[in-house]
Amino acid sequence: MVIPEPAGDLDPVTLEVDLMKIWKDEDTFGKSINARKDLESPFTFLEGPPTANGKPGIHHVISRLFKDMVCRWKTMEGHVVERKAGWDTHGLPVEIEVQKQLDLMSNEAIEAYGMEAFNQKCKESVWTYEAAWREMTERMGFWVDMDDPYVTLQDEFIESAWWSLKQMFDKGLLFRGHKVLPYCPQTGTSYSSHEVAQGYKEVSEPAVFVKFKLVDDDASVLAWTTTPWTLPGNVGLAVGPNVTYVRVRITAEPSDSWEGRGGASVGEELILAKDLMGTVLRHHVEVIEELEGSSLVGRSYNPLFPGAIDGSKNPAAWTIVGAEFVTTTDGTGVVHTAVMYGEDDYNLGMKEGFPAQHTVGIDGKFISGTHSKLDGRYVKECDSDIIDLLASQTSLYREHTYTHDYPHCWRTDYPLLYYAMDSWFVRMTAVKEQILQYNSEVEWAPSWTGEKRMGEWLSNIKDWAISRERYWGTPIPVWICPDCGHEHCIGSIAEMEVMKTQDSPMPPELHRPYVDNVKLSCPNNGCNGEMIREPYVMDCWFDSGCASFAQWHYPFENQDKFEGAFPVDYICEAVDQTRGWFYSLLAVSTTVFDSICYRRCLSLGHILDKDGKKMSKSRGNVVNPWDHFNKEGSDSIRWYMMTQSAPWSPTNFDPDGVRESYAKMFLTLWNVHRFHADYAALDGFNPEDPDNFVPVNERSHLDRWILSRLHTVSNSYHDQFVSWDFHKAGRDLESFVVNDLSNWYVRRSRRRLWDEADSTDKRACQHTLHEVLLTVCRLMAPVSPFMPDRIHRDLTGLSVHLADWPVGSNLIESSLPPQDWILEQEMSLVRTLAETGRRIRVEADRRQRLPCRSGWIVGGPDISQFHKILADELNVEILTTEEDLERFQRIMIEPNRKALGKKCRQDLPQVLSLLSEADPDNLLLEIDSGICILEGYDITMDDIEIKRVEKQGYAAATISDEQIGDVSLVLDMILDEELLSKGLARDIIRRVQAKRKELSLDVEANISLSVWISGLEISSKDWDHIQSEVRAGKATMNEGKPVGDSFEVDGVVVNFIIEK
RNA sequence: GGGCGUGUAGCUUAGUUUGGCUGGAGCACCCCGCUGAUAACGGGGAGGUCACAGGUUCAAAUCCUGUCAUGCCCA
Repeated sequence: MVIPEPAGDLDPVTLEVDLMKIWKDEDTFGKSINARKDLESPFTFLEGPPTANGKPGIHHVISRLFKDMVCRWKTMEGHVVERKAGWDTHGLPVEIEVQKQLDLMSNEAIEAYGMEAFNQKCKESVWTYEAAWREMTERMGFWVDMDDPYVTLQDEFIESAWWSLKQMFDKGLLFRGHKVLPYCPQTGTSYSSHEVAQGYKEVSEPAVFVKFKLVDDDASVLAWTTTPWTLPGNVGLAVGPNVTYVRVRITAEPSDSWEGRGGASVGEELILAKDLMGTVLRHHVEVIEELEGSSLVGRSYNPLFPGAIDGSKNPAAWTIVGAEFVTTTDGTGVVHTAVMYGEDDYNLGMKEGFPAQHTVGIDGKFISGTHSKLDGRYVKECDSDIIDLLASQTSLYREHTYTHDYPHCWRTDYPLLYYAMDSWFVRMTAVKEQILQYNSEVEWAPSWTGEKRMGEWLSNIKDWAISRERYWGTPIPVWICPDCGHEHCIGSIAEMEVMKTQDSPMPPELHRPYVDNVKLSCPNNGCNGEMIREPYVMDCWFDSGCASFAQWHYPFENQDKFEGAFPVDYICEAVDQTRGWFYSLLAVSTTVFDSICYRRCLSLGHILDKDGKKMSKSRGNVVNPWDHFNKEGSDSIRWYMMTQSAPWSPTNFDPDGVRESYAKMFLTLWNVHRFHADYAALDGFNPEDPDNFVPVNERSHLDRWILSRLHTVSNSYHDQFVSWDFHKAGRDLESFVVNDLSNWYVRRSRRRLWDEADSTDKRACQHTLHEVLLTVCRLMAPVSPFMPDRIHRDLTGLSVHLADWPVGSNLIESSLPPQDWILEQEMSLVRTLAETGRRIRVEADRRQRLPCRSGWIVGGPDISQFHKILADELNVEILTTEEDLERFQRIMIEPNRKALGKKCRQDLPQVLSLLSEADPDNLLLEIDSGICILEGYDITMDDIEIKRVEKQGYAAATISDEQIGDVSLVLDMILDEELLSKGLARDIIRRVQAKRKELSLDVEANISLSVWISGLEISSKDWDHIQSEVRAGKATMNEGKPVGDSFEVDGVVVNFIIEK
C-alpha cells in the first residue's frame, strides 16, 4: 500500500542527484534489462565509441540523449536492450597529442624516444578525460554499461579486427598499392586534410613551361608545372580529348622583354591548347594546324631525364593520353604527369599503365640514379638546377614566378610534398553493387542521409586505404616473405603463435613495436624465408567499423551474443559520421559478412551556438553542459534537446530554451504531482484499495475527458516516436501537460479535492490524477528519466524504468484508459467558449469577477452537460441553449477561396467583389435554391462559408469550427444590485486569499476577518459565502473605524484586516 | 570547386511533401484580466520584404531557376 507523501518544493538538481544514487544502489539499469529477459525479444544497440582524449561537450549530450532515449523506450516496450559502452582509443589525434606533450616533432624523434615508450604514453593519454566522460554520462542519465566497455586497444578487440581483415584477405579484397598524401619528409609524416588546412601559406615559386619533344616528329608538346622537382618523375602527358590544340611555328625572335632562362628558335614547332596561345607564348608564331586532343592521344615523346625511371615494362610510358580533368583555365592545356606525386596523376597512371616508380625517397631527397646532379639532394633545393638542366638541353620554353597558397607542415613550416605512400587497400570497388543494395535496406532517419548523402558517396566508391605509417594503432596483420614475396594475413593470436619463428617472442600485447618483432616462417613450399610484418597500423575508422563483432571478441568468444545481435537494430550519431562510422560499419559488414550492419540509423544535426555558428574553443562559444546540469537539471536539457527541433536539423543552442523547458514542462508537472500528492496524503488516499476504487464509467465528464485525451495523446506520441518525429511528440505531450492537465483539468478539479468529506467524486478525481500522472511519467521516462521516476516512485513505490510502455507493443498490453472522441470534441468547444467569454468581457469592458445574469449558447452540439463548468468559467448565473439565432445575430457570407479559385480562375477577383457587395440574406436564399450565378459562375454552398455576427445590445462572439460549424456565445450585460454584491464578494475573497498567502498562512488555518464597505450593500448570502471561502471563524462587517488594507472597485471602497 | 542539409517576428520554431481564407505558436516586450495557480494562466497589442532575385500560376513561405549566408562531408 502506497499513500503518497506530500511532494514539497522542487529542487531539480537535488532530485536528480538523489536519484542517481538510488539507481546506483539498487542497480535500476541492470534490473530494467533483466526484467525483460523472459520475453526473449532483444533490441540491439551499438554505441559509436567516442575518444576519451577530448573533453565532452554539449554536442555529446545530444547524441547520447537520442541513443539513450530509444534504448529506454524499447526497454519499456518489453525488449531486452543491452548497452555496452565503447572507447575509440587509436589514431592520429592521440599521437599528435602525445607528440605535442613530449615535443617529438618527427618520426625520427619518436623512434629516438622509443616506440614502446611512445605507445605507452599514447595508451595513457587516451584515458585523460575518461572520468569527465563518465561523470557527464552518469549525470545526464545515459544508461550504458561503462564498467565493461569495449576498447579498441584491447587485444581481444584487435584480434577480432585481425580476423575480419583476414576474411577480406582470403576473399582477395586486400591489396597493396599507393595513396598520394600530403607528406612532410622532415617529420616523416603524412597529414590529414584537417592538419593540411592549418598550414596553408602564400608562396612564390618558380613555374616552368617545358618542351616535350615528340618521337618521329619535329614538334614539341608544351606543358606547365609549378613543381619542377616532379619533372624527373614525368612518365606521361595528359590532354583533354575535346580540347582544341594548335601546332605553331616560331616566326621571329621574341622582344627584349624576355625574362629568365629558356627560349625557342625560329622555325621551331610547338603544340599547345588554342585558347592559351596568347598567355603562354612570347614569340610571334604562325598556326600550322588545329587539332583535337584526341588526335594527339597515343603519340610518344622523349623522356626529359632518361634513366630516371625504367619504363621498359610499360608501353604507355612517355606517351600522350586523354583525361577528362584537363582544362584550359591555366597552364598550356597539357598536364605533365608524374605518377607518384599527385592524386590525379596516380589515378591516371593506374588507368593508363604508366610505371609507378619513385624518383624521390621517403626522406624527400632524389633517389640515386635520377640524375647525377640531383641524386641525394632535397627536392625543393633543386628547382633552379632542374631548370638549368632543362635549359641546357633546350627543353625549357620559359620560366616565371608563380604565387599561390600551398600547404606547409604546421610543425616544421616546410612545404608538404604530395607523395605516393605505400598503402594497403580494401577493394571496395569490387563490392559496390552489394554495398549500394545494403545501404538501401537501412531505415535512415532522415531518409536523405541514406539515399542522397551516403548513396551519392557510395555510387562513386573508391578503394579504402586502410594502412597508416604510424605507431599507435591496430597493427596490420600482414607479413611478407623477403625471399619469395609471399604474403600472409594473420587472423588470430593462435595462428601467429603457430606460424612464428622459434626465435620470435610472443608479443605481450598486439601493438607495435612488439608485433613488429614477430617473424613468421614462410609457408610457401620450399621457401625457408622469415616473413616480416608490414610496418603499418590500420586506419582507426577500421577499428570502429569492426565494433559490431569486435565488441564481443567474435568469433573467438560470445558467438551467441554476436549472432543474436547482428545486424544491430539501432545506431545513432551526428551526420558527420556518414562517411565516417556509418560508412566503415557498412563497408566492414559488406566485405566480411555480406550483410547490412544496422537496421536503423538516426543521423543527428549538429549543435551550433545561438547565432548558428559552429561551437569551437577558439570562438569561445562552447557551452558547458554542467552549466545546465547544475541549474535546470538533465531532464530539462534533454527535454529541450528533443523538442527544440527535428533530430536531424541543426540546432542553435539557446540557454533560455532550457530554462523554458524547465519552467513550463517540469515545474508544471511537478506542481500537478504536488497538488495530487498533497491532498492524497491528507486524505490517506490509497489507489490500490479496491473498496475505494471508482470505475472510469462512473467518473465525471471531466475525468473521462482527461483520460480520453491521455489516450489520444499517448497514441500520437507513440506514432511520432515510430516515425522519428520525437520533436513533435514532445511538443504535443508538453501541450497536454500544461494546457489540458494543469490549466484545465487541475484548475477545474481544485474544488473537488478541497472538500474535506469523503466522496465518490473526490476519489474519482484522485484516481484519475493518479492514473494520468503515471501514464505521463511513463511516456516521458525515456526522454527525461529523472522527475518521472521520482513521481512514479512517490505514487507507486516502483521505478518508472521498470514499468511498461503505456501504449503497449507486440510484447506487452496497452494500459491506456478508454477513449471518447465525442467527449473530447465537446470539451474542446467548452474551452474555446470559456476563452471566448473572456474576450467578450474585455471587449464589453465587463470585469471577470462581476457576474452576468444570463448567457446563451447558440448552435453547435449539445454541451448542456458542461453548462455548470462553463457557467462557472464565464461567471454567469444562468447559461442556456438558444435556438433562435436571429434574436442575437445576423449572418455574413465569406468566400471559400479554394473552391471558388478552382471554379473561376482569373475571374476570381470580380466574383469576390460581387460577393462582398451582395446582401447576405438574399444571397443565401439564392444559393440555397440553386439560382445564384455571379459572372456566369454557378455559386453553391461549397463556395461560401456562413459567419454570424451579433446584433447590437448583446455582448457576443462567434467561433467557427470545421467540424461543428459556427457557435455563438452571447452574454447579458444588464447590471443589478444582486450582481454587484456577488461581484464585490468575489473581489473581497480574492483580496483576502492573497493576503492569507502573503502571510504564509496554512491552507487549513482559520482567521478572524473584519471588513468595511462604503458605497454598496452586500447581501447576507454573499457575506456568508465570503466567510466560508476564506475560512473566517469570526467575522465583522462595518464595525468601528475602517483599518487595514483597502482597495476600490467600481467606485466602492473596501477595507479589511485579517488576524490568525 | 562538388555533394547534402539549413535560412520564416529580437530569440526558438509550425506550416513547405499535396500552392488557396488574415503565415500559426512559445519566450521576451507593452496593456488588461484572472489566481490559495507555479518561474503558472487568460484576453489584447506591437513585432514578418517567409534570406535575396527571377520565373510558372487567377493565386507562391510552399513549385522551378539562379544568388547569398550558414553547417557537414568531399576535393
